[in-house]
Amino acid sequence: MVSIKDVAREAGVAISTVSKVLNNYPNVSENTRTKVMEVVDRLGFVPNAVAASLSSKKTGRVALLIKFNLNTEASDEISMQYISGAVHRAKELQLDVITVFTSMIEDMNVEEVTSYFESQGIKGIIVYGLTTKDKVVHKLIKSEHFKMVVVDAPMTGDSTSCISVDNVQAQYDVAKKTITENKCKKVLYISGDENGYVTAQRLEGIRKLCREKNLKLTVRSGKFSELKAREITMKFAKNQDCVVCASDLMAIGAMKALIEMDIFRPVCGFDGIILMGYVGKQMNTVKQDFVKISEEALDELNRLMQGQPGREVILPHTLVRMKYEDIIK
Amino acid sequence: MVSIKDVAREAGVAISTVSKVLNNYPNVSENTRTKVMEVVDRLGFVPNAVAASLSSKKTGRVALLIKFNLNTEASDEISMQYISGAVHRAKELQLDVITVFTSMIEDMNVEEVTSYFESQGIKGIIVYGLTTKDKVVHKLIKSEHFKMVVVDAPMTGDSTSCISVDNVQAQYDVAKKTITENKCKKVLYISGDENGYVTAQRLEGIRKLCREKNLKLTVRSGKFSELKAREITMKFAKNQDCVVCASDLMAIGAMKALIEMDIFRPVCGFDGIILMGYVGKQMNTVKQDFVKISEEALDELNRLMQGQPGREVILPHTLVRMKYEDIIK
DNA sequence: ATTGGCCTGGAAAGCGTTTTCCAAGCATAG
DNA sequence: CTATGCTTGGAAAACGCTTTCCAGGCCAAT
Repeated sequence: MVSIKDVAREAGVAISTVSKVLNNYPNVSENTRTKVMEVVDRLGFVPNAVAASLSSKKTGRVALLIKFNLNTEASDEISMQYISGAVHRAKELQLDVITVFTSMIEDMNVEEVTSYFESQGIKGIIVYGLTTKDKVVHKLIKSEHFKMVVVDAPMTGDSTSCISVDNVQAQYDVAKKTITENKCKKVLYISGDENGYVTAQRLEGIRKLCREKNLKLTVRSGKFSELKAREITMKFAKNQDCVVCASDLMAIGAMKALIEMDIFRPVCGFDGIILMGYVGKQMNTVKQDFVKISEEALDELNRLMQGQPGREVILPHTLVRMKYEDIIK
Repeated sequence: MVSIKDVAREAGVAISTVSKVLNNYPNVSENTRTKVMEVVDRLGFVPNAVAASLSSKKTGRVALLIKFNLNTEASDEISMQYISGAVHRAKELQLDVITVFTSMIEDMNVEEVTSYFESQGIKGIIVYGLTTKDKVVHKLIKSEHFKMVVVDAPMTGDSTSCISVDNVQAQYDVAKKTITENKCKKVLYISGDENGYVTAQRLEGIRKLCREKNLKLTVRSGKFSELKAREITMKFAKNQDCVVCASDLMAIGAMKALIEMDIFRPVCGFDGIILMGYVGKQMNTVKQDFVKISEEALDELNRLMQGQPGREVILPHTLVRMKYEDIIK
């Protein structure tokens, strides 16, 4: 393996000079620069990132901490989009990402987790799908030991930013559209898991709407579970005018229940997952661009790692009516 | 940050001794070992993996090279399962994985790709979804520069293993079941993309079956596209007894076409994706355990990195009839 | 002619490990 | 009591880079 030493010898300059050329330091003449670069190309030199980061104490490594459970119905579509966005942006920012599932660290204590990330040279972490029950991750955020970006949970600090759509407004918007289109008076709202941070926000959105429009609101917790939403719908939908769900997956559960009961009620969801296009019916939903969110999260992490302070980032959402034909192009 | 030097000083031993304790070298007495470990715990020492790998020239880093295109209908479910399996096993094997999408390297040349991986200290690569058109990746495999495991493509070499289910047999099995159950005589087979390695194998499976059972076989290329499969079904299914598809996604397309045409033909798929449970109909398919496949791929890569020679690994498949109720538990 | 300042490039000290090689200590055998 | 071999622990080089500091050369200003 050709090292910086070889380049220096071949070019007749000092090691430090080569390093300066490679890192675009100003104090090196155009002459030496081209001379060195010529040798670099000729020898096919590729810098050893491991050595560089040991020496400079800087690494371009960030971790993706993902809530992921293969058995949790079909929701992993969202995780995949998160990963995709992060990986792509990481390449552009010259960072490299490692993927870690929350389940893998949940039985460690903070010290162990910190050591684990630290020994790997990880400087920044993006957290997806945080719930109030993830104690270790909360401690990790509190410790301010790493630069962190939390997706979909309101956490900020010196070295912590958060990023999400405006969940209150989005829930308000999509429900309003559905309710207006169908002239509903009585709303069944199937909310998310009480440990999820977005649950309260979306609930606030629907509450606000019902207050304003003077609608009767019934709330039941579907825990982001398709099956639970199905049960709730079976039980309560008959006396309601529509079913507003805090996630698409629950909307699918609700819809299946309605079909089974053979009654019609408008349903609306939240997320805009592709799966919606496969269930045979169309409905209003909030389209979140998970790829974009993840890209922005990486940008934000990058900002943090440059020393900028933490802040809150709100991304736009759109309302869509998801149809099979739209999705398969 | 506490280093090995601090531990050595505190324990009153040499740096090398600490290192030996940490790496379980034999030539250190039980006495010193416990003494050192006590200090390690007390100081909360965590070894710097970057320094270790610079020194030892070993890294525990492997890359996942994934064919992934967000716009390609809903097929990313499989990628997510691959990633999940790899990440989990990597943790157990004390490796760390970085995820790379094929699209990110396809416009580089081999040298650039090699440099890219090399500079990152990557020693092993797992390739998912290789097609004959991925020239760069082929060159990468040929170069034998990295230890590689190729999923679903028959490539072996000194430092290359491959892993997959027995595609010929699996296609044979699932089609046989469907055809027997429905007493079919004329089979429409919608095959995969001609650039995919599994396409030929699955085709061989259906050919073998039709030869043996003396069935009339019509083959059309669906290119693993749901839409294409839909079109083909529209066009040819009327005169056939059943539709055998080389993937679930195509089976879904075929099924939708049949519903639209309002005729019944048994359909069977291949892969066993969760999405199948959401389309409202059930059908026979080959269940591939993508998580398991990926875990095995990592084990195999680990073997390779220990110096074992490349080989071919065949994993078992199962036949299932996918139903909504089965999937959501 | 001397001084001062700027520009360029080199020497060398790390960064935190691993690993080789060697020395000291000790026990056993002759 | 010496020779031999084994066990244990330490010294030091090496891994490939970054970065600080310094020296020499040059030019302009005094």
